[in-house]
Amino acid sequence: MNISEAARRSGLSSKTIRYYEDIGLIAPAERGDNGYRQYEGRAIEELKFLCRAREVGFDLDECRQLRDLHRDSGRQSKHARALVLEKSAQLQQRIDSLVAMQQVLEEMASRCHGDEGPECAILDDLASGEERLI
Amino acid sequence: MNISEAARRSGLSSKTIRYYEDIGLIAPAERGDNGYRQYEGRAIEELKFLCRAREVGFDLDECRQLRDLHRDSGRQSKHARALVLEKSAQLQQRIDSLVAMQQVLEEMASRCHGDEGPECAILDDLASGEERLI
DNA sequence: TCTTGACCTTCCAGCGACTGGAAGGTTTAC
DNA sequence: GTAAACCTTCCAGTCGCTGGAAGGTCAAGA
Repeated sequence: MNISEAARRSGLSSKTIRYYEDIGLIAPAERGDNGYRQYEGRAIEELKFLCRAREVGFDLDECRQLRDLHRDSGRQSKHARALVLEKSAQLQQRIDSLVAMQQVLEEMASRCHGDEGPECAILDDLASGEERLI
Repeated sequence: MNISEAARRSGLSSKTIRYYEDIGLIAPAERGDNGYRQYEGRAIEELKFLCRAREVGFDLDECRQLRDLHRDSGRQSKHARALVLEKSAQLQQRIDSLVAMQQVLEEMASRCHGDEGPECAILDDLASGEERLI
């Protein structure tokens, strides 16, 4: 199967698959007589694996570690678990930060008339020298 | 005051201040006889304004719009309010997505023994062809 | 057979928002 | 005198792709 079909089945784009090959995240694909990349079962599974790992927030270096664990029959599941828990904690931090930002925005919006006049609590807030909580 | 003191007072880094000048987000700073950038009251306030706008999630283009509104005495507060509400909605989307990712991770971790053995629900999950919710 | 369009290839540039570092000038303190 | 701590400009790198150019290949229809 050609790259665009592999893309469709894995959830990645053709560009992304070539990129992953470039950076060594996946093995160089087999090539047909015409030089086109060819994919089948095993390779598609690896692509799906990477797509899913990316979807839940792992960066490419972490994907590489997960891929290595996946390939290693002598692995220890605690290593995968540690990666997942660390990533979860990172996501929690990011979520907390975004929630705090959003609360500030909502509070600003609630105090702004939002009319045709120039008086604006939002711009005043941004311009004020008050210490912020975030 | 030199750039590092301006950085300290505004919350930005010296590098970032020079970068903002490069891209025209702030006016070129005055220069002393030695060629050093000089900052005082007005300029520091602009830097603080930008730092705060960045802190609550606005990108540089949006910061530019907010800065323009801030400078414009004939502005209409509804424009600032619209920017804030749109950004808040964007943050909400991002938060929802991160929360969904985190839930998947937590669920994976809860089913993984996390021991010295190779059997691992996390790697199985990532490798499985099941459709995901996210 | 010709042509059209949809594939595929490689390679290079760009995104956003900085950050690091080199190479060199200036100031300050001892 | 000299060392440390500033400052300057400029260029390259980060991350994870994505867009686009320039060109080769393939399948279907007139």
